[in-house]
Amino acid sequence: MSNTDIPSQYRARDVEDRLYQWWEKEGFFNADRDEKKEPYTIVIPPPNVTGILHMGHALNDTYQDILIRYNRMKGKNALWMPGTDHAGIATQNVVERKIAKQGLRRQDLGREKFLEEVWKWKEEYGSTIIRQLKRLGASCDWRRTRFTMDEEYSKAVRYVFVHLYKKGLIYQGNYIINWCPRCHTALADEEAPKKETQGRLYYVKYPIEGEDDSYITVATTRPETILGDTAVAVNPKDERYKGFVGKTVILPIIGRRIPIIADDYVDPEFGTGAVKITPAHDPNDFLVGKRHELEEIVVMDSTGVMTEDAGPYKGMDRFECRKAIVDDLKKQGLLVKIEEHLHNVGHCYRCDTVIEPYLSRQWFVKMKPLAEPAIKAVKDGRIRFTPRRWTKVYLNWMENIQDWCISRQIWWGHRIPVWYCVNEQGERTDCPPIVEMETPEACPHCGNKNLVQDEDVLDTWFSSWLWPFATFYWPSQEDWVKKDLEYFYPTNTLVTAPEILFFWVARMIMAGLEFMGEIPFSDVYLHGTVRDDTGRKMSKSLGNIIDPLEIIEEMGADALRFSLISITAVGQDVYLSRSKFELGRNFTNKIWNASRYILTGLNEEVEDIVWEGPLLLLEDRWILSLLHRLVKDVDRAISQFRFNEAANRLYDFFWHNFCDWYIEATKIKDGKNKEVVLNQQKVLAYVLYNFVHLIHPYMPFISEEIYQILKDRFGFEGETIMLNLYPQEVGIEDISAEEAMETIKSVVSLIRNMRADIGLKPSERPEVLLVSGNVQVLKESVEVIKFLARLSDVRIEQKIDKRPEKSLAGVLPGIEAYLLLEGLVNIDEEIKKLKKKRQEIEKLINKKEALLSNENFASKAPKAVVEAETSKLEELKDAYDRLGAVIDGLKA
RNA sequence: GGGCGGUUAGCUCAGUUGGUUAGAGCAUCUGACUUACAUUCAGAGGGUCAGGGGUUCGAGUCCUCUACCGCCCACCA
Repeated sequence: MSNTDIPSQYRARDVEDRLYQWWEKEGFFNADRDEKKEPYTIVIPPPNVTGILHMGHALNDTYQDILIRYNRMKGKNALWMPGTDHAGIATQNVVERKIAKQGLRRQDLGREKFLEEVWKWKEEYGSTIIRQLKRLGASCDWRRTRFTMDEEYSKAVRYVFVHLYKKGLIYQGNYIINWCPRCHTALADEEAPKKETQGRLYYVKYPIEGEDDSYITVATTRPETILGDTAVAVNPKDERYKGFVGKTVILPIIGRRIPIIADDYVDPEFGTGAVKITPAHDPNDFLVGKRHELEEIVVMDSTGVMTEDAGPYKGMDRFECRKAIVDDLKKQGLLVKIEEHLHNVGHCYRCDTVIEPYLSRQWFVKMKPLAEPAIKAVKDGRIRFTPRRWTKVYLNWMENIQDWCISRQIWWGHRIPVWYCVNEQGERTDCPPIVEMETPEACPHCGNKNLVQDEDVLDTWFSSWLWPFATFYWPSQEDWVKKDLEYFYPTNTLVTAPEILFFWVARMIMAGLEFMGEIPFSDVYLHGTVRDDTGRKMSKSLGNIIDPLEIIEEMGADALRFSLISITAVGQDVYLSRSKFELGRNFTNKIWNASRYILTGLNEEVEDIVWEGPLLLLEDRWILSLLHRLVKDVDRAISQFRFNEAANRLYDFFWHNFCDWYIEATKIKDGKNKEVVLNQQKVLAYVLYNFVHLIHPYMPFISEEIYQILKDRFGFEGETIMLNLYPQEVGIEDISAEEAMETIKSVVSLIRNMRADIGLKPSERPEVLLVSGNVQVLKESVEVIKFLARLSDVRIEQKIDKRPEKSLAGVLPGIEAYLLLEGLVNIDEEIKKLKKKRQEIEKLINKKEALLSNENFASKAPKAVVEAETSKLEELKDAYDRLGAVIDGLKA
């Protein structure tokens, strides 16, 4: 490519599409076992097949892609395992909505036909998010893309179920679930959002058996559940009810005898301090019932209609029944009072019907035995959370873990691998359930071939928790599977949002330890939530979505990625607005233009980027020293997951050091021989070369594009930047050059400052006289000062007797600057300004002197700090004296 | 009720183990077509680091209390 072929405008969209297709085609993302290389593995948190890429994904996947690209360039065999999750309920709902448009319910189609519809939908739309991830630049090994309902993966799920069942860790039991009586389906907790609802609190008297006119009064929001009461509970510490515990009360209306029990669950402050216990219709009462071995009486069926056990109210709707009961209680004089009561009630997220806690038979996993090793793995540091604070959250949850209800009353998912032996009428026989990986031929207990499979499917997370190893075709015993697992497992880093710490992360740790005997990953990086600029979570229903693809379309994936990472502090939520992406867009533009300038300006004689040292100019040594430091800082920041810090270091280096000072300084023509010019061009290309490598994990596209141009020009061997080595030990550390350049920069700034003060136009080029005890540094860089401060000439003196007439003075520690002017300078104004400046310095001097004269400081502070403070004081004093002299000169 | 996070410039936020005169981006103001870039360049203004108390030679940073905002968990029948 010749120099003139570099377009003046960077077209992110075209460049990104072209490069991505090339990368993928060449297989640069692929990672196969390679014993010579150390593996680095990340499993992508599988996005839902229903998903479209939102900002949360963009953030999450950018972090992962940074880690993957960074480690790939560190010479590791970096594998990013992609895939999607079948997301049981969410996906089923999508398809149910779709067929609802044709007026169909899933029951109309039947299980098999409905599932065909879901698969059809999955084939058609399930890969949307994968395509979007590619737009973002995600460098996954797409050949390995897995789906949680792939045949092999499903085998792993069944294997795990059978394994846990045989180990005695899976059991069937009664459990209260969220049930929507209208949709006739179970709902997950997050699908039954609590809404503040105005209700009533009914105070009801329960007569005490064998004692006339003696009652205990309970308060309830749902009087209809009185029919299912099996106890009344009070707090054991409640003095008011001490004598009541152990007595029996007569349940109003139906007259059943139930005990009064004591349980800590009861809050003595609320209501009357006595609670009716309905184990079959309230999750808390259910737990109380378990503790006290109470009967569970179901008085309401799955449609919200009262059952046989509701006695006279049988057949009534639940709310009708509530009215009827309240009337009857009134009639019997048992209703004490009714209070208005605001409380939180679960509502169906689809039809807004009030959720009914419903007792039903479900499958469970016993969690305590699985949790123990998972607690240990975190406690002993084999797994580390970043930020650290999540460790406590994790341990707290794990130590109080409840058994996991894994059955779901939906169709889309892994069907529970349990079969029941049934007779000709379809009724269960006495044989125990048959738990097998594959459909059994006949009942192993009686030989009956009449078997039916459990209707329910498994919770989505029951497949997700196997992701770090099931994606490698575990538990297949094939040789390559075992070798792959041995090589890539455990994975290195898991990047995810804290929302799924319990759902997914904790369970993966348990599954990894249980089935692989090893942790599934060593680091967990938990990032914040993406919010809009008013702090609300981004969601479709709020209409506050910023679509990452729109940003990519407008500004490019690099701009999106860099902006996101740059503004997101470790583990903090990020508040987004469209304008925040301009940061990355502008930076992309800056990188492009600087590169274009460097590349188009290269002399034909420049054949490589290795300068012939020693470098003569201060600015050369300076920028190379900064580059050296940058590499160290970026490396450290990324390895500590401080992604924003690394991004900001890169930004600051490139823009405010390299472009603002170094590139500008290389434009100077005066006083440079050809050797110096050529060397500077090499330094420019060398810094650019290393910079694009450093930024590649953040901005994969523009860095590759520039690298390709550099490669064409210099003939580098690396085919693609993404497989080149990450810079290490580049540049040259030179502290004295850094210090000297700081002096030069502050001289230039001082002069620019003085110019702005008096409104000097950029086209005007005055002369400057610099006075300093140490003229060496200034003399070396006289051309830099002249050029960058836009001066006609710079004179440097060690000492002067009298300040130049018609001049404007400025002072830095160790240096006086006189801007020589023909025009008039307002002397009074000048004196005022300088005096003010001098006063500020005086304050600082006083502060420093007080500090240094404090004996405690001298004796207790580290030597280096004392020394630094002392020399700082010297500088301040020098500036103070010089200002004094300048002011005196003006007055004279 | 329990736990966690936040409170730093007009806005959005950085600030590693306590150590120069607390930084950036945006916004505002002034000036500039200086031949890579106006998605730019030069410059300016703007902060008692939420408040009280403590530890320390030294606190935005550590401890403690308070206030407000937000999140998570458990939720009062």
